[in-house]
Amino acid sequence: MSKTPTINDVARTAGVSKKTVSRVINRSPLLKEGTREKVEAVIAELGYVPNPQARALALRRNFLVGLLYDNPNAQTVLNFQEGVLDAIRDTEFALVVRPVDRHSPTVLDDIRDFLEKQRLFGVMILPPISERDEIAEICRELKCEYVRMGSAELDSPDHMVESNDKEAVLRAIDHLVLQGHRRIGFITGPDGFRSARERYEGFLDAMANNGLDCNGELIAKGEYTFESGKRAAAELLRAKVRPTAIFASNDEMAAGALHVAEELDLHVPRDLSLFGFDDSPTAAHVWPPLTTVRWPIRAMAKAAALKLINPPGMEPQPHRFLSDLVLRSSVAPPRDEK
Amino acid sequence: MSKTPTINDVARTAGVSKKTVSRVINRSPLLKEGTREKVEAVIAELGYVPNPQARALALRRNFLVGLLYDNPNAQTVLNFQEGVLDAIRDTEFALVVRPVDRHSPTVLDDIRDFLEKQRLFGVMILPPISERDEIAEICRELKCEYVRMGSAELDSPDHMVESNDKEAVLRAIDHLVLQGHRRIGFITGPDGFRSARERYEGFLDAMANNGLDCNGELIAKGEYTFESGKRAAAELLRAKVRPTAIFASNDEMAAGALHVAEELDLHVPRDLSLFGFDDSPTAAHVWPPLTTVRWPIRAMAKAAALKLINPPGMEPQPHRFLSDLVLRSSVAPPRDEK
DNA sequence: TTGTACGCGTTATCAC
DNA sequence: GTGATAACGCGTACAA
Repeated sequence: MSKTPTINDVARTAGVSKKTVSRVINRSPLLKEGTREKVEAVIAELGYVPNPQARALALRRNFLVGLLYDNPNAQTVLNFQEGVLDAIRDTEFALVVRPVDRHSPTVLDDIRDFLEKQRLFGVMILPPISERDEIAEICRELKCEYVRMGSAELDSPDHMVESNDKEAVLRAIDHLVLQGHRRIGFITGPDGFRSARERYEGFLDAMANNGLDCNGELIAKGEYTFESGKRAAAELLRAKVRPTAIFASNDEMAAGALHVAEELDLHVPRDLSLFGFDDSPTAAHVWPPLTTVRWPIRAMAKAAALKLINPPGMEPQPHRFLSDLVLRSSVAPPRDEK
Repeated sequence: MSKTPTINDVARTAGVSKKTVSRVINRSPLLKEGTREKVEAVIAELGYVPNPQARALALRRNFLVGLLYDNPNAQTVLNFQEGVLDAIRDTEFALVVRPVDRHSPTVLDDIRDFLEKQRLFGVMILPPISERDEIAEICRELKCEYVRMGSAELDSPDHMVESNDKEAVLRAIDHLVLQGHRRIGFITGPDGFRSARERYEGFLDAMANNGLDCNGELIAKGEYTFESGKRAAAELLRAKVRPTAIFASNDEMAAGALHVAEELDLHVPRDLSLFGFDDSPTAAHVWPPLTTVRWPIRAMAKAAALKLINPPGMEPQPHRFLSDLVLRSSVAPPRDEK
């Protein structure tokens, strides 16, 4: 007989009732030790594994957590997945993923559909799509737990894991200033991205704090893409008096800037220092490797997942995370400061 | 009343039986048009969505497909996920992911546990972990459908989507030869990776076909990592008479080779041509951008998923895929050939 | 401490 | 064509 055994089979061969088996599985404290051992022996012998679908039905909740993302950075997403796995390992939860298209006019409907059809226990939402409040609204409507990840406080702490991008950029710019840079260029991210805004504000604050000028000539618009980084860098480097350092709002754009420097025969970091954001694999693989900012993604992911499934006896998870500066060789003191 | 409606609610308010509603949902052909319309109206009105857990229980099968991976290349994994989504979009299937650790002594048990606990309908397995036959064995045991992705024929066609890495490398080396290269170095992948072996064999065959010498001095061992690429390239470039081109078994290693060239003051591609494999984001972002080989991953993923869920009326999916050569500027004719 | 009876939301069987 | 009724595998009241 090759059919997979059910709780009934276990109960029958152990000579107890279903309910008793159920109690063993769910570690009910009120059970005679002898019974428990006997049942456990039978479970092992039969190779019984509870059916999660049946459990889900009876409990009127399931054990799937979702990951909603629309993120250009593959490494970020995968690291997040790993972090979630850290949290749900040895639980009955599984992770279902759902990439969405930010630019589709039907994203919201797609998401609603997904959540409704799958009846997920909860979802984690990655930036930039996490910035849309309508999604949180949908979750609430559908009674689906949610945790958003973002660069700023978008929601109440129990629904957020946040990095503090503004603070990170502040520290990054301070680092450049400490190295002696005074003319620091900035490549923004796209409009409508909260992370882009936070990073930009961090830049403005840092420049102001340090008493440095930052006129329009030092700021160029980017779109978080490699190509836009090239365009923006070319624009910044066209100035009569060039910046000695450029902070790009992500690594892709910093890599683009690197290409432009190469084309202009500017040596990085001797003639131009470059600072990125994200610590993507690209950052480590370009030449010279990029100094950049790293989110503690895996830790954030784990916290997000724990917040979601909230296992008993678990202290509340932090919702705020600080980024690290990853110092590599694309930043050095400026050659000659007038 | 905010409870989500069930099939019973629909049946009651539509004045029909549960079974009829079920028939409407499952598009049974034997239904009077009037009844169908009436029921559909009620479904829309109530906003009824079938409960997948209950369905899964009744049908004794669920609608989850898994993705098992242990892949160093994030972009590959994510592209695969997207491809799978292309296939399951508008079906009731969802994708659950499961990164595993190839080096853990308990991988196989972990995988078995995962499949057993979640009762997946099927799984797709990415290389390199897909190369382990024991996993296929476990799937068969647990009656879990599976499709493996790999660089060679590891299983029967209905359980495989394959790239032909040997063929791809053959074409890549031919391309180098056509450009005039004669001394071509090769950086291998790690032992035990089927992809590494295929690529290596492709190299040997290509060199033989072209009547070129390929002694040990032209071959260096790598581990698919950036650092190992640096080591291997340094070794190759230490030769009295240097290769004019190096084929690295993946992009990470090619990027490492690029760093070494930079350190040795060798200009790429003038003094040294570099060929990678994978078309990872890194390949496009380093300077100069890398000529490389690209798997049609997304198409492969879609085929894999369709093979798995095998929707009715779907012609059989191809199991064999050809890779493309992505020509960028890291390859050029050698400067001077003696 | 353990068992009985029933419900969870769906599909399948087999009558009508 | 349609509808009772019984599964599917597990959890919970409530009783014993």
